Amino acid sequence: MTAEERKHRIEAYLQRVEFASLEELAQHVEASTSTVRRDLTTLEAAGNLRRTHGGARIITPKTDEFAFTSRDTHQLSEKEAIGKACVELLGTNRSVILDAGTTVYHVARYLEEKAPQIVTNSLPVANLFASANKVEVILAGGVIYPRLGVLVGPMTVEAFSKMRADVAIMSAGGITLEGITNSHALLIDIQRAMLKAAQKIIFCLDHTKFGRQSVSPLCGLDMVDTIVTDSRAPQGLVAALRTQGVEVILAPHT
Amino acid sequence: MTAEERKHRIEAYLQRVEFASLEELAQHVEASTSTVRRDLTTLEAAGNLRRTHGGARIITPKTDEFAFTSRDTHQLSEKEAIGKACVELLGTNRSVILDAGTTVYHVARYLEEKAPQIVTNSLPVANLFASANKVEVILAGGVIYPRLGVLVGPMTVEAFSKMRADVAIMSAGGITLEGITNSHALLIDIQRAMLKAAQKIIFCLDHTKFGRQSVSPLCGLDMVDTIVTDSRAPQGLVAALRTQGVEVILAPHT
DNA sequence: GAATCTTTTGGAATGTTTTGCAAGATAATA
DNA sequence: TATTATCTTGCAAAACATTCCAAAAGATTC
Repeated sequence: MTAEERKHRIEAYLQRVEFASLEELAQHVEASTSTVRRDLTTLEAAGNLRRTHGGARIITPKTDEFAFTSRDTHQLSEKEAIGKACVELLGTNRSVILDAGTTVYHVARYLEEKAPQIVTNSLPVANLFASANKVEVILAGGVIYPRLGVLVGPMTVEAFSKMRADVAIMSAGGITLEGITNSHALLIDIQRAMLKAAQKIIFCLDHTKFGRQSVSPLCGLDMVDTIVTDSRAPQGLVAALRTQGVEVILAPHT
Repeated sequence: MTAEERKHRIEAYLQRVEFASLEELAQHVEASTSTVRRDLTTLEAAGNLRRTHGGARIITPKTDEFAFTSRDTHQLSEKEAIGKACVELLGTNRSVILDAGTTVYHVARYLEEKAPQIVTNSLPVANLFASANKVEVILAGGVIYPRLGVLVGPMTVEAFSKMRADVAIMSAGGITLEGITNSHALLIDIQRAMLKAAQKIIFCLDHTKFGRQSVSPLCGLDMVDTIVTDSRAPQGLVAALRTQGVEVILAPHT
C-alpha cells in the first residue's frame, strides 16, 4: 500500500466513523502508530481532519446531501432502494424536474426508461444521460458550483421559473414537522423555483434526514405531495407526517 | 506490446483502482519497474496521473464522477499545440466564450490559470472545471445533444444572446477564402450568438479543416480576428488569409 | 540484406524519502 | 503532585527514486 493510498483510507474511514483513536486507525490501515501520526499531521494541514488527543476527527459535515462524489457510499443501499421506489411512482411519458443531490442522483439512474423529458441543474445527472439518447435532458444554465457539480445563480432560477413540469423530485438537508430545510442557501431559490414549476412534488430523503434541521428553510409540509424514504425512518415522525396529509413511502430494504 | 499500449493500460488500470503500487503496475503490464517508472513520469507530465512514493494515483477519478472523457485521439498532438498557442494569446483576467468541439476542448485544458470567467455550452468543458474552483464557469442552458455532449436549442441561443465576453474561442468544420462553415446545423445559431457576444473572435482549426467546406455557412472572414492552427496548414491558404487581414498563428510542432 | 544509428528497456550503483522504534517532553486525570 | 497516556524528536533500517550504463529492439542508410 502506498502512502497516498493509506492517507486516503484514513480519510475514508474517518468519514464513516467520524472519530477514531490512533490505535484504531493504525490497525485499520496496517501501519505503525508513528506513521499514522505523521499522516494525520499532513492531513490536518490539508484541512480535512482535526487531530485530538488520542485520535482524530473529521471537520467536514459528515453527510452533505449535495456534496457529490459517485464514490460516496454513504447509505448507498438505502439510496438505491429509494431510487427504485421513487421511479415506480412515476407513470410513463412525463416531464420530470430532478434536483441536485446524491439521493436524487440515484433516482436518475433508474429513470432512463420512464421519462422522456428530464430537467435538471445537476452536472452528474446530466452526465448520466449525456450518452444515452432515449431521454431528452434539458440542463438549466448557470454558474458551476465547483465541489457540488451543481449549476447555481440567477440564470438557473430564471430557467426554472419559465418551465412547467409534471413532477419535481427533490433532495433536502432535513425534515421535521415544521417543514423541510436545506444547508446550501444558494440552492434554496432554485429549489423554490423548481417547486413552483412542478405539479406534483416528491421529496427523496433517506432516514438520516428525519428530525434534522438545516439552516435555511425551504418549504412547509403543505407543499409536499409525497416523501420517499427508506425503512429505517423513525416511525413516530413518519406517522405524524401522514396525519399532516403527506404520503410517505418506505422503500423496502434490499 | 507497444509502449503506447502499455501506457494506455496503465492509465486504464489506474482509472479502475485509483491507486496502485509500482510492483502492481509492473506486474499488470508485464514490464520492469524501471519502465513503469519512466511511463509514469511521462504520463504525469501529460497530466492525468500523479506519482507518489511507491506508486501512482489518478488525478481525476473521472470514471463516473463527472465523466466525459473525450476518447478522441485524432490529431492529438496538433490539437494540444493549438491549445497551448491559443491560451498564450489571451491576457489574464478575461471573460472567454468557449465553443464546443474537440479542438477547443484542448484549449480549455490549458486555460485554468488564465481566465477567471468561462462561458460554454459544452459538457466536457464544464466537467473539466467542475471540481476546480480557480475558474468561474458559466454553463449555458439547453437540451443535451447526446453524442456530442453539447447543449443546444433556443435556450442556449438565448443564453448567449444575453451575454458579453471579451473573447470567443471557436471551432468549425471548414475554412476557405469564402468563409467559415460548420456541419452541425443545430450549432450554427448558437455559434452566431457567440460571435455576436464576443469582442474578439479566435478560431481554432487544425490543418485538416483548411480548404474544406461543410454544409452550413457560419460567417465570413471579416468577422474573424485570429485563427490558430498547426504547422501543417497549407501555406497558400494561410498566406491568402493573411492578405485578407486575418491574423493566422501557426502553433509550433511539439 | 547488412551495417549503422537511434530509441527503448532492464538492471546496478548511488541518493532520497519514509517508516518504525525508543527516549524524552508534554498534556490530561485523579 | 503523582501517574498515566499521548505526543514530539532523533535515529537507523528499509523502501523507494534517480541516474547511469550496457544490452536489446527498431529505424535508417547504404
